[in-house]
Amino acid sequence: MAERGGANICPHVHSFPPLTREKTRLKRVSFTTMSSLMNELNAQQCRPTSPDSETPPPTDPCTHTAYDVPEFYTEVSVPMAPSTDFSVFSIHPHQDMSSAAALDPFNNSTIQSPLSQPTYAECLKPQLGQHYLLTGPTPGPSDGSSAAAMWISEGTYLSGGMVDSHQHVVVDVDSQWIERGLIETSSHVTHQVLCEDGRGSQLPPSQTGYWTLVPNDGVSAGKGDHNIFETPHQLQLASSRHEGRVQTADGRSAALVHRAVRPDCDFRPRKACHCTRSRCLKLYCDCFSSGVMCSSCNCINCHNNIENESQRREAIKSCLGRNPSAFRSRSAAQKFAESRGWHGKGCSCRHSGCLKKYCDCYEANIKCTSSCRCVGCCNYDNLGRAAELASTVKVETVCQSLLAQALHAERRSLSAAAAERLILEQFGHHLAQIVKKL
DNA sequence: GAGTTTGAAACT
DNA sequence: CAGTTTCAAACTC
Repeated sequence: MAERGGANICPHVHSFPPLTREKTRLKRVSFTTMSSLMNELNAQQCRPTSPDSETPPPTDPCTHTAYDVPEFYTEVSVPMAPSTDFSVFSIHPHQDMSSAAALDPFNNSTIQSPLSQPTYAECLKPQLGQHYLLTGPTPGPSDGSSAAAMWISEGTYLSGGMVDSHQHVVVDVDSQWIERGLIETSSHVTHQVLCEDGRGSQLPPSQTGYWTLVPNDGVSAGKGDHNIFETPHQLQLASSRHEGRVQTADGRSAALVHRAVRPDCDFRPRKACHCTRSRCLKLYCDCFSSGVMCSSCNCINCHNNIENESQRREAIKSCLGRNPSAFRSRSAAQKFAESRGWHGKGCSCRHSGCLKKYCDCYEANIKCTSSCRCVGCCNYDNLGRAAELASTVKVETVCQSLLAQALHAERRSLSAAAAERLILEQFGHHLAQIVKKL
């Protein structure tokens, strides 16, 4: 392994197993507190995972305060199919949540396939050269100790990472992965990903580890304005060949990454909208809220298109002003949140029992949680099943049975209390049958 | 296909 | 923050 790290980085931060194209399952760990999460993360960061790692053990491997780099942990799930999605979760223990670079920790971000239409988030931060933020700048959990972000490059999948306190994008870059990515995505990209050092020499294949992607535009870097959007059309015009410097955390090496954008495809399955009054510039519009322009929709007076870029941009800014996570996938967010014991936004259903598609949770195939404010919810484990079973039981049969008990009590001239008990016992019997089927 | 219901978004 | 209105999708007939 090539020399890297330097004095300002924990060498073990680099010692994750190489990213492969084999499907790996996301490691999901339940943490009761964020502190335990951080402890665990730190322990994992400092735990060499590769027996043949050439990285020497640090003097104090778990004292990250000794290194002037953000602590960083990433979970990666890479599907085997080259053009499908993969997800990266990142936890940043010391993210400054007060900065504009605070990113969405709940987002189970997905890097779309090369055939996907860039979403708003992908079009964020165009001044970062080839790297597009996939997630919105959303405040993190209450303790403000973590944040995550996804970045897309080459219209494919270069890396996942996050913004550090210096507005640099910290990503894990595995050259072997990149090489494989190049091979497998070469039909989708028009420019190759090149990894070079600062003098133009190509980095050796063994140069794996974590890198800091430095914004190509040094002026705009660090301003933290994530509410800048570009349309796919703009990207297509402006980015046929953009460059961004990639340097290692020690700042001694750099890589040039060129990208290509494929703006005219839409990967995510989405129904055509039928908006009539919102101009498709409000979150009522499914296309708009999904982060894509209308295409082949049945909307009237649509402004969610290239021809109305300025208005569209203003609308996006307005939505993000009201809610920084407005364009976040709720289902993905909640799944990720639940995987870590957090809770998402939740629904507020009152009349649907959370068993119809009016309910966000139900539509996303998610069980309601304590974070929901729904009334009469049937969309949670067991009860929903019970309701389903109960609906299949012939209510009439049960009523007849109870009535028979009442008549029986009357014939025997039982007291009211005894009759009531008889009926209740029969009712309990039916309930027991339902419970037994659960 | 028209009308109604529903819950989120937007507004006050 | 709460109440109301607007909106578009889901649903019913």
